[in-house]
Amino acid sequence: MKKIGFREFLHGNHFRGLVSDLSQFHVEEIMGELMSESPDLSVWFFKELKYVYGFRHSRFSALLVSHVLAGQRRFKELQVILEQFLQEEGSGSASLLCELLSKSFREWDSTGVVWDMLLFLSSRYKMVDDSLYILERMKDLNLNVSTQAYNSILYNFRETYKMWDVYKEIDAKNEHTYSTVVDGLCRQQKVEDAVLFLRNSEWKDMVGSIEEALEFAGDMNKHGVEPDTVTYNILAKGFHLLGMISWVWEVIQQMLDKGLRPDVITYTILLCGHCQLGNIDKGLRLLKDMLSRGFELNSVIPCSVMLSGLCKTGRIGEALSLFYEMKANGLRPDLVAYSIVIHGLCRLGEFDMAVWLYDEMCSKRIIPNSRTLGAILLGLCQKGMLLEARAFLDSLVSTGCTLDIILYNIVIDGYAKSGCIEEALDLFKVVIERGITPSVATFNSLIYGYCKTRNIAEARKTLDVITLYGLVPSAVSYTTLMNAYANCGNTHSVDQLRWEMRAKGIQPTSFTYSVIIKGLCIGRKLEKCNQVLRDMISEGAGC
DNA sequence: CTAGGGTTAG
Repeated sequence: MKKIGFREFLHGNHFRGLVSDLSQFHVEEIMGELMSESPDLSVWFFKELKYVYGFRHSRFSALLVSHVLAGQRRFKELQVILEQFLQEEGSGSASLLCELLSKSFREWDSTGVVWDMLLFLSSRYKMVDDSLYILERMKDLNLNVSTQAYNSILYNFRETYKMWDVYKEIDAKNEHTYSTVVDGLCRQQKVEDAVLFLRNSEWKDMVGSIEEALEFAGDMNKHGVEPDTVTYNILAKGFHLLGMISWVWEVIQQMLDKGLRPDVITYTILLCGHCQLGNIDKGLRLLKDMLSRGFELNSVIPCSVMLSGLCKTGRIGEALSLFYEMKANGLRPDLVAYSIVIHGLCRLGEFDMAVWLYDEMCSKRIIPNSRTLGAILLGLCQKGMLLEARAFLDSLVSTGCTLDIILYNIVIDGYAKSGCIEEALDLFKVVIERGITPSVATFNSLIYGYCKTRNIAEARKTLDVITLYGLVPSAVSYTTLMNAYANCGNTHSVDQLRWEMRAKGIQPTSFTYSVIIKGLCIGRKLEKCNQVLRDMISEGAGC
C-alpha cells in the first residue's frame, strides 16, 4: 500500500477494491501523510471512507480529523463527526476518550474546542456520567467550558437538586441558562422558587420592566444579533410564569412590529395564561383564531391546553366536543390529550365514558402511562370506589406493569381519606414488599389516616418513621399532625412540632399557620395569635 | 433552546 502515491491511490481504480482490505492501521498511516501534505485532503479521505464505503475508523483517526475541523472552525462538520463517533463509542467511553485526547492531542491549538464539543454532545445524548467525567478532566486541564456545554449539563440535572451545583459553576450565564433553571424549578413543582429566581437572578432584563425587556431585545439588533421567535417565546414564557399575561400580549405586539410572525408556541403560551386565569372563553376564542390561521396541522398541544382548561373548570361536554373536532380535522390526539380528557371524565365520575376512551386509546396503540392510570385511580378514589380502585391497581400489577409510587399513593390516600387505615397500611406493606421506595406523600397519607381515626400517637410515630426511610418530612407531614393536635386544643404539642420544624429548617406555609391559629382558638390561647401572625409575616409564608 | 396531563395538609 505504501508504495502507491496517495493521490494516485485516491483517484485510481484501486480504491474501491482496496477499501475492504484497509486496516485501521493503514488508514492512520495514510491520514498522517495526507495531513502533512494537505489537511483538507485528509478530511475528505476520512469522510469518503466513512460515508461512501462505511469504513469504521479508529478513535485516533476520528479525533485527528476532528482537530483539523476544529482548527478550521468547521463546527457543523465537527459536530456531525463527533455525534456519530460518540454514538459508536456508546456510554462509558469517556475515560478512554479523555486519555487519548490528553495523550495524543495535547499540543493541538484546537483541542479545547474538541473537548468542549465532546462534552456538549455527550451531555446532549444523555450520556450523563460520561459528560461529568469529561467535565472533570477539562477542569483538571484548565480547558475552557462553553456556556452551551454547561447549559446542556444543566438541562440534564434540571429536575434534581444538583441543578444548583451546575448552575454555580457557569461563569457566562446566558438566557438559555436562566430559562433552563426556571423550567427545572417548574418541573420540581417549585413555581414560587422559579418566580423568586427570576426576580433575583442577573436576568434582570426580563423582570425589571416590560420596556427594559423589550429594549433588551431591541439592543440585540444593534449588536448584530437578531432576536428570533424563540428568543421572544422564552420572554413570553417568563411573563407567563410571572402571571403577567398582558405582557405576553406586549411581546406578541413587539414581534409583529419587528416583522416576526408569532408562531404556534407563542400563542400557546398566551392560551396557557388565559386558561390558568380561568378565562376559558377567551381561550376558546384564541384557539379558534389560531385554527383559522392554519396552525391546526402543526400540533396537538394547543388543543391539549384548551382541553385541560375546559376539564379543570368542569366543562367536560365542551372538552369532548373539542376532542371530536380535533379528530375530525385530522389531528390525532396523543397520550397527553387522551389523559387530560380521561382525567376530566373521571373527576366527574363518568367512568363509563372514561373507560371507553381508555380502550379507544389502547386500540390505537397508544400505551397508557402512569399519569393516565393515575387519573383513573384518582377518579375512583374520589368517588369512594375504593374496591374498584384496588382491583384496577391489582389488575395492572398482574399484567406485569411496574407501577410507580404515585399510583400506590393515590390508593393509599384514598383508603386514608375514607378512614380505612388498616387497608392503607396493608397496601403500604405491599409497596415495601415489592421493593418500591415510598415517598413523603405516602407517609403523609398514613399520618392523615391515623389522625382521621383519632390515633394521634401512631401518627406521631409515623412522622419519625419518615426519616428512617431516608426521606425528609415536609410541611404537609407536620401540618397534618398539627391539625390533629389543634383540633383537640393541644397547643403545647402544636408548639412543639412548630419548634421541631424550625430546627429542621422546614418552612411553614400559610396552611401551617392557619392550623396553628386554629389550635390557639380552640385551646383558648388567643393572646398568642398576634405573635404567630407576626412570625408569619416575617417569614413570608408561601401558598 | 421555547407550548400540554398525576398524589399529600386547613
